[in-house]
Amino acid sequence: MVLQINFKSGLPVYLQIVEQVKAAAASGALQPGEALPSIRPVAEDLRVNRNTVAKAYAELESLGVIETLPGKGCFLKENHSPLKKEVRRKMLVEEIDQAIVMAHHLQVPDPEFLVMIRERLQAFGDKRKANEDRQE
Amino acid sequence: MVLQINFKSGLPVYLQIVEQVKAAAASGALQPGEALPSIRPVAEDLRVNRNTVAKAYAELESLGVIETLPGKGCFLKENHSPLKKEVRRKMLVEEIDQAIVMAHHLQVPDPEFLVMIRERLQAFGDKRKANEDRQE
Amino acid sequence: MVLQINFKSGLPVYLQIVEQVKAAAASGALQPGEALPSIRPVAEDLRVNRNTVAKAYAELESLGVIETLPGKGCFLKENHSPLKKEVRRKMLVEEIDQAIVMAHHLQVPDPEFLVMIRERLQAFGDKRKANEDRQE
Amino acid sequence: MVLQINFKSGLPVYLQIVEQVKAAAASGALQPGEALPSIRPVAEDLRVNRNTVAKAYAELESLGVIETLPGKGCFLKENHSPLKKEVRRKMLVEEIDQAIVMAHHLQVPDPEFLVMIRERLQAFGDKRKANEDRQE
DNA sequence: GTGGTCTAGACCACA
DNA sequence: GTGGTCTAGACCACG
Repeated sequence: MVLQINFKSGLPVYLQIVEQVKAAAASGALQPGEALPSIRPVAEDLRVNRNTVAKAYAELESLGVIETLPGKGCFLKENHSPLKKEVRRKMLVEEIDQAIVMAHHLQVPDPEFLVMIRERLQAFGDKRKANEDRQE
Repeated sequence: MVLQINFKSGLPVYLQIVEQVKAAAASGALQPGEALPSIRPVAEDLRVNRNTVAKAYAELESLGVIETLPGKGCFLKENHSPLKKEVRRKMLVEEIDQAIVMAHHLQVPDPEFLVMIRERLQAFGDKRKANEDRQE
Repeated sequence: MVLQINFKSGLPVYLQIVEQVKAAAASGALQPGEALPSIRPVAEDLRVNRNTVAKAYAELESLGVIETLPGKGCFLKENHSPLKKEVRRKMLVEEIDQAIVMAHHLQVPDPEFLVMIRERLQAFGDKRKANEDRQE
Repeated sequence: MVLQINFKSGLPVYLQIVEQVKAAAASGALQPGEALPSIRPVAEDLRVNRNTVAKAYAELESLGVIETLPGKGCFLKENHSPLKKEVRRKMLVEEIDQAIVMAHHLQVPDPEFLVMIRERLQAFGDKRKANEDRQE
């Protein structure tokens, strides 16, 4: 579980942490029930205030992605993603639209755009597989 | 020059505008010397305050991408050359990866993801066509 | 009636014009019934947009300091200052307080402050007298 | 370090703050290395938004008058030397002249003007004394 | 109509 | 608690 912050991206640091934990959970890099690194080392690692990491974890808990057992630590929930299919679909559509707008601004034609997407899906699939092998 | 912003991404609106203008300039969709849409219409279109758009344009000016003549408008700088294909590709890959991560997090399988993308491309194509018809 | 604008003072240009006309009226440099210079030459002189001068004159008219006879020009009112004595006193107190605050910040002791004021009153009295002599 | 602003002067509030801090620094009333009052209390005191005070302090920093340490506070720069008496006198004369012009415009005769000034000096003296007593 | 500035409110990162 | 940033609304100067 390696986190990395881009201080120049404009996205609030605590949200960058939230997004990365969600992504790690989605990609299988973080397994259900697995413990997240605790706040203090993460803060030191990222050169960030402990409050900021705490805020990210609190946000993740309120989203239902992790659960905090006081005195034990934070763990990825066994069965997260409590959102209805329609809502999830809408969230995804927004991300897709953003990529399409960028493709349009960069004048990438649709067929080439689709090829790029397949390439990236392939790359992610390989990475996920490698993670699973590592865990066995 | 169609701008689109995502209010839930957490990325400041003015930076989203900056990125999209840079992308349009990078691809040549916006030609050197060409006028950007003026601040008020853009603000109205995006349902955002005029100052937010003004801040984006000010940032673009300080980056040397555009030039602003008070009382006249904002124009893409003459010496601004479109970026190489490789750089543009990299910009797009970042957006694509973001969508893929979201899809995985939401447990949308790859084939369904691809279908959604085709649907959105179709929707954008229709919208663009409608705009063109309106202009005739 | 010589106007002068300080573009760096931060005070809006139209208000600077208003203040100077009021001061000229107060000092006797501008006599009741006398014509103000018309908008166009003033604007050229000050390197300022005609709208800005027009706005200043409109403000002066609404304050009751001048009156505009369309097609003739603008004239200092015969009997302006329609404000009640209490209100006028309050306006003056604010200006006085500002000078006192500055004196305090500059650590000028009260007696020296009073001496400076008498000197300036003397200087203004001389100037006013000179203007009256000029008019005879 | 008592600040006082005039909401009707038309001069931007943040510039009024800048001027008063510069005056205090010029006279030595504010010592090099000394902390300025922090943003929130000043804003509350002046009944002004925090951002307005923050903007004044930012301007003072860019002028090299103060130095700001985020999370710590704002401090008068060490190498800041008080101005010569002549310069300070000139700053004060400008304020005095403004009050005199206002008095003439309001047709307040010089003797009454001087009486008013003595009254205000008295009022400020009393206020200052009250503050000192409160601090003991 | 154009862009620019001042003030305000809410949120962020840090100590 | 500290200062900093993003968005908003109203006003200013100019054409």
